[in-house]
Amino acid sequence: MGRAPCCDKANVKRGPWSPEEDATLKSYVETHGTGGNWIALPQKAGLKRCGKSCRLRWLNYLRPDIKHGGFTEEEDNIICTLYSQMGSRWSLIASQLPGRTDNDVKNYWNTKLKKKLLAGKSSFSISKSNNNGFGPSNTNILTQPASSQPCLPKAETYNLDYSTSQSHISTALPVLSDVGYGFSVNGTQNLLLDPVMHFSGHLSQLGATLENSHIVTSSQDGSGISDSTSLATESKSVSMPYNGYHVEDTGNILMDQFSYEFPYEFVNGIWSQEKAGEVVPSCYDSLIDFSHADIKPQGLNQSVVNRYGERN
DNA sequence: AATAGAGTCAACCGCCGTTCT
DNA sequence: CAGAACGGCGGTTGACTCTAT
Repeated sequence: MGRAPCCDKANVKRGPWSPEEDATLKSYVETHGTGGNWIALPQKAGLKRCGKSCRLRWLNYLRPDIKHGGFTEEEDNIICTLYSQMGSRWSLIASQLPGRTDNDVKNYWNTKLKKKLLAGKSSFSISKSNNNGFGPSNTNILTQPASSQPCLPKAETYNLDYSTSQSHISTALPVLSDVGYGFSVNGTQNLLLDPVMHFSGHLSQLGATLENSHIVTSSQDGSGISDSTSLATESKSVSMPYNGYHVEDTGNILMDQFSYEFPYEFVNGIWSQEKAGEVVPSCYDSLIDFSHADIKPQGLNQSVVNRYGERN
């Protein structure tokens, strides 16, 4: 049996909101709140609108903390980064952009950013920030090298044969850490990346260490690299999709001129969308192989984990 | 100046997960 | 426990604006 409609569509006004309606809704919500029931709100407020429509209008336009106006380059970068990791999880992406709504971000992506990327203007490199990469005080987590050229690297995972367990950890780990993704192997130990691990546009060195099932990244100067527990030393097979990687004799992974590029599937998905009219945001899968490690998003509430973390 | 096409974005639609009864 | 009600989400639409011809 189908669900009853949320409102009587014949008796509700549709289309653009008038200033009067905006004022009525704003005034009511500011005075009474939503009461936890959007469906009943329009009647109480004296609006001939569907509750869903009221909710949308409030969330996307009338809320006092909404940021109107163009997106900054910093916001561009965040959106691109998160899209490359999560696909079209607009609400999740928007949650990292104070004052922006999922609708805003979605529209902005569809109308501008995607085209910008396709035009080859968005070959991003990971840059250093002084916090977790988000929030009002953050600096760019990504920067655009002035001379960068579009590049479509094949997204690959490299296999960390750590002890007896096998975990597939993607090359996007650094960025995942910035949005609070952590990893656990065999459900026991966390492989949680340092949330303040940062990269500069032309990074001289990155070290990643494995200590007792923890990946500990060197944040600034690589001094945290441990000879005995370095990522590369522990790895039986490492394939590097990015230019600029070096594997030292000691096995430490070092990079210079590190340039973060979008995974193949990510860019390809956009191309496919352009060609076939459908989105193929499957890069999430390419970034982390959930089947080989117990990987759960961290820093996200459980409902988000339920909704997105186990989608496949 | 008129028109067509492209771009933008607010709003709607329908599905899904959660909560309530 | 089942079904209804609701909130939230991503995809899509269509009205409006801008730009090129």
